[in-house]
Amino acid sequence: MTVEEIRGDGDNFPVGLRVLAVDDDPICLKLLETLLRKCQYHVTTTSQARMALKMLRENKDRFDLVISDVHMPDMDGFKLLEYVGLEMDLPVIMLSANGDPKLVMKGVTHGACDYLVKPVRIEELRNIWQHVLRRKKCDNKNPKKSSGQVKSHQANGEGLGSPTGNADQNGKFNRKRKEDEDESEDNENDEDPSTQKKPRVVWSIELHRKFVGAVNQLGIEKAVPKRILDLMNVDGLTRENVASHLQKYRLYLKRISSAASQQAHMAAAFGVKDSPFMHHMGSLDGLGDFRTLSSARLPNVVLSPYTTTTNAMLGRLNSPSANVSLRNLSPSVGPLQPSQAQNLSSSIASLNKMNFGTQNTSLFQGIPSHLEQNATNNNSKGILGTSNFNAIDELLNGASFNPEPFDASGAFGSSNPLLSSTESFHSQLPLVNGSRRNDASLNGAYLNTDFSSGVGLVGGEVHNMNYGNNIFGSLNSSNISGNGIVSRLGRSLGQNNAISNQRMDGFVNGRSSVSGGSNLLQQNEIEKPVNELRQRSNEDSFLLEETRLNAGFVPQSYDSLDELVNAMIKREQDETVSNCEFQFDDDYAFGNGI
DNA sequence: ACGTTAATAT
DNA sequence: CATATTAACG
Repeated sequence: MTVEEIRGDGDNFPVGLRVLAVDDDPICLKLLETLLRKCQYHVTTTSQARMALKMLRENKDRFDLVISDVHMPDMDGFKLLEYVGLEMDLPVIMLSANGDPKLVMKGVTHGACDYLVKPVRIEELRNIWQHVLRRKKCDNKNPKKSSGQVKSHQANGEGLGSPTGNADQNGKFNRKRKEDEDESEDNENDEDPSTQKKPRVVWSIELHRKFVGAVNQLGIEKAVPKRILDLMNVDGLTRENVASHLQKYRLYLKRISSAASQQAHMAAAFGVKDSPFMHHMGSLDGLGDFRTLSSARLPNVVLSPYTTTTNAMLGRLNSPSANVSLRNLSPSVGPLQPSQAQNLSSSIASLNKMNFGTQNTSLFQGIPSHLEQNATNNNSKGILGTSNFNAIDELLNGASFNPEPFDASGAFGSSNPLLSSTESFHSQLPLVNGSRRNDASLNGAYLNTDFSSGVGLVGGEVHNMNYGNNIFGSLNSSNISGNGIVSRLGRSLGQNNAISNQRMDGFVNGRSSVSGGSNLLQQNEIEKPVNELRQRSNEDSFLLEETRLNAGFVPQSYDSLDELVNAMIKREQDETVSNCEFQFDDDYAFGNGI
């Protein structure tokens, strides 16, 4: 029923998109409304976040997308974002005059599809519908069958279960025993007990989103399987399932954090101010979610918890294992900047890590609900099955940006097994590169089926998804405009300085674009790290996620480039990293409080 | 029972 | 090979 469906898709889809605009500042709201109207969207405005939430709760199908200011008196925009991510699956775009990367990170990690810096330009609004399409696609694919089950509770409705739709299900019936001979009976039977082997849980994007949302709410420190399970409220899902996913998620966060720190180093070295990387990530949608959606990368997944999660998490993660203490050297710097962002898709993402995105409904499926056992998802493929977190994130976010292009593996030293060593470096990269746009994104690798199709398409623009991991990939594509990520990125870079641009490019490509001219760094030096870094990208599927981290990174300052370079190079071995520190600041926002 | 972590299965 | 499940430990 949503508008778009009604009109069949093709058409002039974006026209009439139902947008709920929320901003406590009447002027900004009016401006926003005007711009949105110019885009031919159906706009509803409210100056209160609480009112917005109320409207959304009253009729979940009344809007296609929410665009909200971050700073509002009655309710923090991030909180609104989080609620929306958990209760309804609508894409949320954050809006703020403050382009602080930390905030951007937070938005993305919490599931925002996009983060726009205030004076908003109409060009940025013209493409917002892609987030709607993306999400929809995802869910659509799995129609959920509704058979009756009841599913879950309240708000959300989904339980794990539904599977994809596929057909499925029943297939089995038929078989009945034809002959019996076998005594074996094999089974089938079912019933009960025992034996039924439970279908494997597939962490669909949605599921991941929920997971991320729950983690964010709890705060990483308190995010333990049991609690997460309770918050997710998905039936059929067990504590063990959550524990397993949490395990993976934590690994993901670690990766991210390390990557972040690297970035930080780079940034510091270069003197970049905010890291360009961050700017805007894409989206996550959903909530975040760790959703990992994506592995594929959409970049942005981000962890929503972002701070919460992130920082805390990272801290936690690191510390234990690592003995490394991260301390910040440069205190002066105050805040660190987050660098990355991860997220791919969005939320559901922390999820959103993980676009999970795209949608497919099928995605969901996963769970075993008892009910259906579903048919196995297998077919459905939709799920993220294989995708990795990164993909999920990307999907979720949609655009996402993954920030971390690099992995810093070294950063945390040896202690951590994960990172240590080269492993990280080599990860695979999917790469995407070659292709142009969409494809890139989709590299099939992960998502095949449904995802790919779905996602990619959107308008053609979706490239974002690069699953590849990397941002790089996506960026390259340049055209990516769709999400804007790129474009934004570009913009931001511009502001900073030329240098940055070049640098970025370099990063982006992985290699050197820098060469062109830049002078600043020697390419060689740069490249090394870059290449190394870039490799891993794939990985993080979570990114998506939603949860992303924001770790901050920091700034540290190396006295000289050489130092930096050296450090990077060596980091593998030793501890190296002493400088970084994460900050936990933001957490409060989401905190538990909810 | 619960959370982690590591091993094992798919 | 990555993800999910199962076992094992504190």
